[in-house]
Amino acid sequence: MAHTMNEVAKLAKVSPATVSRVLSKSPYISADTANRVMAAVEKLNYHRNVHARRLAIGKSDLFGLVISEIANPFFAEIIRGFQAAAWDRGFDVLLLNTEYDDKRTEAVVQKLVENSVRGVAIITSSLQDSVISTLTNKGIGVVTCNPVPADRLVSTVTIDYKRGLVQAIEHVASLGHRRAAVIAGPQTNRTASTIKQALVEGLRQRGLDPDPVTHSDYHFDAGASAVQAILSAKHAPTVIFCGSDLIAMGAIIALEEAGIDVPKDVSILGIDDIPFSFLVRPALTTIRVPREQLGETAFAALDKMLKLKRQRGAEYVVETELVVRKSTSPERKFALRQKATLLAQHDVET
Amino acid sequence: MAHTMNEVAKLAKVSPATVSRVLSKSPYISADTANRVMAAVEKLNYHRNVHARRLAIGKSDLFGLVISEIANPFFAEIIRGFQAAAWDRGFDVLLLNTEYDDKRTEAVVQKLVENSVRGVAIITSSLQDSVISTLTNKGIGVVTCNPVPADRLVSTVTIDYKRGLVQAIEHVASLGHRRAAVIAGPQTNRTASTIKQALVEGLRQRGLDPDPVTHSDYHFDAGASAVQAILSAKHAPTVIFCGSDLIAMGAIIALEEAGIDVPKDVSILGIDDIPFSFLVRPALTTIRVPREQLGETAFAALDKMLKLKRQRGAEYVVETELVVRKSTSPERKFALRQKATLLAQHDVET
DNA sequence: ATACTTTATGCAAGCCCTTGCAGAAAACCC
DNA sequence: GGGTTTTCTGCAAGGGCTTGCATAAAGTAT
Repeated sequence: MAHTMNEVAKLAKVSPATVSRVLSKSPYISADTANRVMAAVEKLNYHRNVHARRLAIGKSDLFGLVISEIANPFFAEIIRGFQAAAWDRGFDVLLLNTEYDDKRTEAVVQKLVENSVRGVAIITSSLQDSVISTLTNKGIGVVTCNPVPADRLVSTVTIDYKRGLVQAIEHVASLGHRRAAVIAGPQTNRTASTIKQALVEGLRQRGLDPDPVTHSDYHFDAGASAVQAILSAKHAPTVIFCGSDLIAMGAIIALEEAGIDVPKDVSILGIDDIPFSFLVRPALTTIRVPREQLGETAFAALDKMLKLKRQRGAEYVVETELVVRKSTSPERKFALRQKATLLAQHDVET
Repeated sequence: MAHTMNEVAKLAKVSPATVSRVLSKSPYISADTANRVMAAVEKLNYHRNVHARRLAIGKSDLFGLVISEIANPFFAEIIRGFQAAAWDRGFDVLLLNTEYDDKRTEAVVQKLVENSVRGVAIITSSLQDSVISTLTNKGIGVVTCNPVPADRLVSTVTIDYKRGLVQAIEHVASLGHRRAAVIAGPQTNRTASTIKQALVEGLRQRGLDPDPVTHSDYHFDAGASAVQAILSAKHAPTVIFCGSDLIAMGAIIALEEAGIDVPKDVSILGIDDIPFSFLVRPALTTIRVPREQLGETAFAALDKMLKLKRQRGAEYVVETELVVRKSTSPERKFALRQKATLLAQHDVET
């Protein structure tokens, strides 16, 4: 099989202990021995056996990254940021996804513990808070997006939607819009309701009382059906804030199918800035969530926390910002419904 | 720390060896002891230390999955399929991405070896074939998408584009199209040129001589710029085959910006069926590549191969199929350029 | 020159589990 | 009942690395 430390030791005429020390850059090794050892390592193309190493150390150089679904494009860049950061510091990443399944979630935690990962980033709100203590009890650092207080071995990285939201509201207001509607994410989702609340409040403060405020799940069709509700509202809105880009896309399509032009008749805003948001037509005006940065920050948070003597966690925040594209435009004087009617007539004539 | 096998052994009044056997379901253990052991395990909430286990066994229960970029939605579902399959059989996945970087690629191989993964799926054509032997020499199974012959420890899972391509050509022909163009993927990419070749040939056989045949990279803007070339061709095509959905989306947008309607004036077809292909308007007619299945198959191939005494690899194929949506429609009588001209006039009038 | 640090290396005891070998007990055969 | 085979369990030797302790050599202060 592969070479062992003993072989290297023999070749370099030192004890295995010394080889270990050289490789771990421990202090008190003479330049001479270090060179001999490195030469031997070089020559044999030796690499330490990670398993033995982990066993001896009692830790692995693995970090866990827990997400709910890989296929969701929202997570892809988070993974990338996290992984890149981990690699840079010589760590590997064990990617685990819960797929919203409880059994699986349990297994995930199990895996994390078994592999004695040093730290875990939990980027899904579908995990119980209890999981956190299960992990910290084993000395595993945790960073989560959930709004829990920082603690020993617990840090948080939260997304500050406020800033982007404020920008978005300003933007809309400056375009002259007076009637807004909201299609928020699922009511059961923490993040979604936080956003909804901030949004509704912000709009109100700016004198734009949102109505109606509906919900939908995070998927595409849901956005479409929510539009129905809006279309049949008494005061047709001239701008619709959507809880995610996916919802926004669904909404745009539903509106167009109803013969309503975006953004001429109604403006639409999304949240996330997923890679496809500039690919749909009209390109989506949306609030960018810096996902890659979120991943990086999550790792950095873990890394830093674990280096601290007291391993006290901290709270990090990543900022959002408005990205203006083509799905928003100045308010139209025609009310939505009138326009719809006109359009219908026009179609008949054509 | 966590409990050890010894503690379990003591509690169950057996030797650690027996505990190990029970846990590994080796034969020849009496039901009675097995029960006692399991009870003890249960009681202590004991779990074997993977590191020790791996050291003793000399293998890990890890499989590697090497891709080029995580952020590419094309890979997301492959990962998912692979991971799900691995989990089902009790294995973990080490996800590694090369990001097309040579240094990193080297490091990736290193990691794979160090972690003594049992097998690796290499889902990127940017890896040298030499990597394969490096891995197999260490007894690591490899499954790749590259068209290499199956061998000891080497299996392949290739995508059969032919079938989908034939269906697509049939579809287009039956819609009455007579002039086709092709925007293939990057010339340097193996897969892309295979597809291009099959496509061009297939079209010719069906009497549809494609012209022009251009290239572009896999990204969105490239699709757009390739459209320019096509618009200025002498015989304007009535249908454009694109080497990927992303290219197709770029093309659609570029065409629309040029005032050309898809699919009324020109039909467009993509390849991949990425999750967003039904989200753009018009929803994309495309050739579906069963990515999740690809991931699953890749794992299954590895698993099976490694169980064989001779560990001889096999060659697997996943099929593609046409998905008809809205970006294709019957040929229009107007030639593309005439239409463009007409449109321009019309715009002026409006 | 003596006593005390500081630097540099080796010894050997783990880390926790697996598994070949061997012995004991039980089951079977004639 | 003696001899075989089959079933069950334990002993102990690894697997490759880390690290506390001990020792030796070199340097520094007195």
